[in-house]
Amino acid sequence: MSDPVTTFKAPIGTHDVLGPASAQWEGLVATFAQFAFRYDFELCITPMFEDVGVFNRGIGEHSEVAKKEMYVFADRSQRHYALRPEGTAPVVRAFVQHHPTVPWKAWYVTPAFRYERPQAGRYRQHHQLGVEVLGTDDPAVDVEVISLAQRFYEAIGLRRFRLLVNSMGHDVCRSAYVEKLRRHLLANVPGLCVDHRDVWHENPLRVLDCKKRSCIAVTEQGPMLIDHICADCRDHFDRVVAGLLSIGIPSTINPRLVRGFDYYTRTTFEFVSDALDGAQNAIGGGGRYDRLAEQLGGKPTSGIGFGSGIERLLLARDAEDVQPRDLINRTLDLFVIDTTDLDVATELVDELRSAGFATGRSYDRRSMKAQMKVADKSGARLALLVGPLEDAAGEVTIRDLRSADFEQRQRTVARGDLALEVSKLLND
RNA sequence: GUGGGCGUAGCUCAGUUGGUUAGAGCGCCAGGUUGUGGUCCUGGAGGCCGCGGGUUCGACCCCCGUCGCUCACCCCA
Repeated sequence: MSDPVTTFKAPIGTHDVLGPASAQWEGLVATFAQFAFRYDFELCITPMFEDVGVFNRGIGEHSEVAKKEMYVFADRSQRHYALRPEGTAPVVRAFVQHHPTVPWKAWYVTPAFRYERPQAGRYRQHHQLGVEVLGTDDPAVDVEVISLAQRFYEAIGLRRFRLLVNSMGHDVCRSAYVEKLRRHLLANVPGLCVDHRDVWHENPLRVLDCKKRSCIAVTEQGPMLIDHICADCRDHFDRVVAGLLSIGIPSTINPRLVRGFDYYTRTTFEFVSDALDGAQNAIGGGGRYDRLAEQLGGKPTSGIGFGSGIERLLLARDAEDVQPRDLINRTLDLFVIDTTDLDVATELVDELRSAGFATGRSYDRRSMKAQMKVADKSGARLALLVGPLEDAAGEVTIRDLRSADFEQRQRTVARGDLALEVSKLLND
């Protein structure tokens, strides 16, 4: 017996995607790319890892993700890098580095890495589709970004989801509010949940997001950010909500909506699926980040974007029992069956594929019966049979695999007429 | 980081109070005469029973550890 060989598995919290699930992925990404194009966004590809400073911007970084969930490492030259935990900061870093003309509208598809315990809908490597717009604070662009998400979700078949919106104000009005909140919390520390009783002062806003009854009891007596933002921020927010309404997108104001990254200003939003359980029900979210470009060393530049988790979208679609209608056609046109000893199939499939047909074949010189079975399972519409007889006559037999009466639907054509005959049959 | 559940063929799972060659369904492969797919029939391949240690005459089964999966808290996509 041979010695045992070490086997490997995908790392904890990661997963491989093979067919048929990968076809769903292809469909989602292709649909998103199409929407991005429709909304006039360009693709932006940035590195999988960045200087840790891109995600952990000095003092005042309160994001849980940046604090304790990043994959950080030193390379061979002791440069400190982090695997990207999210999509926005790298795109903004690229904006600052290359200063494209504004408004700059970019979309991306990327893995994101977070070191946390995996569970349903949560992975150490998940994948996000998203967009960013830099260089304008026009509420119309907030509406555009949100509507892109909304229409995309609709296009992939989701129905049971809701849009939650809130405004974080800008630095001045938010800090004034945080002071008010701080005073309120200080006066009610004993009422907070065990988790927040000791750490509430590090980031008072997080307490608003706490789902514990005790914290909710305290905060609902206190001030809400949306009621304390300045007139400009309030006006901006109202125009976003009105803009959404004008194109038929309903939104619910959720004053407790506090997103996980500290760079948000003004508009923040989240799409939640009612088909998923509460813990991991966010299928997408984002907001405005009018100070981020500055924090990354650029000129003050407004920005807004959103990210959506591919895994979450697929879970939500599953949970909604959406018809598995194909977003992308994965059906073969033809399957070539070759029983000659000459490997005619190699020439045939090349000819057919060059002519634009999705064509499969079998290998290893299997029996005709075996090849027919494979052809059937492939889902191909037509089978092309070449045996010694056809080959000698310069012909090919075309058989319709989808026809119910499989005794009859078969005929032989000259090889020169093949492409023409095939396209005729496929267009029937 | 904390806690619960679970690890047996490619997949979904059985496995009797610990007892000798570990099973099923699906999938895969090959046949059911002379070149033809959906059903059916027959046969076959494929398992360090997650890994390591312990108890025992004997362990898939009991005990300990470990790794992994999964679910929840937390956090988020």
